[in-house]
Amino acid sequence: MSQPQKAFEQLYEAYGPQHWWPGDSAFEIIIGAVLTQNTSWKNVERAIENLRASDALSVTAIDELSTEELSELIRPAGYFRLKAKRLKNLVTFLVEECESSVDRMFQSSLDDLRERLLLINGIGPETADSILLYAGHFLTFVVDAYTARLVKRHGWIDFEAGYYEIKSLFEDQLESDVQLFNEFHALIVRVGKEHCRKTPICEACPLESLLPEGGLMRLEV
DNA sequence: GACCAGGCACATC
DNA sequence: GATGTGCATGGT
Repeated sequence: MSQPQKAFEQLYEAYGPQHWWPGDSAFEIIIGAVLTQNTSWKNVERAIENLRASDALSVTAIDELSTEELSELIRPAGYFRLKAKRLKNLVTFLVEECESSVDRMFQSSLDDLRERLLLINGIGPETADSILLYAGHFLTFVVDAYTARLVKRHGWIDFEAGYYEIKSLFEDQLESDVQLFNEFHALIVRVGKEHCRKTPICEACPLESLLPEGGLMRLEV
């Protein structure tokens, strides 16, 4: 069995299902994917609650808000001027290319939609994959900072590896199952928060038995 | 008060 | 192509 598959089974055994992505609609998940860029989820929740309270969790509602109004609502999520522009860019894409419909957007193929999302200013690889996997239920693995730390520190991949090499490591070695990809990324974030921050805490980590001989590799991640 | 959080774009070399 | 920097709030 591959290391990633073993890791998944141990994490799932330890933590159980994570019920990701939190959110009441695909659009809310999409908004959250942008708001959580380099930001704790707790702050994102406050921003989303502001949007909900203003009845602004829809394509048309955000389209009709000014960037300044939007930025005030999402202020708790940090980088609020920047993220207001990014949300506007995304909503403009939905309006102009998807008939203002999230369902219509997800009627594209995975590869085609991924490319088009990456053309939007403010949507990078992780945000695109989060949208595709968690809102669109496409088979694509999400790589975040915790994922990179995990695979590099455990010696599963070279320290110089980039986003796509890490993504392929998982996609090539796991069963092709959207629900597996969904749970695995969420479980990596869970174990990352508890054990794999900038300074690792390997004691009592569910993945302790998968550590390389002699412990972790170097920590420059 | 420093450090960190479920990134990304852009400038500069 | 690689490396550095700005973006900002809220918790520890």
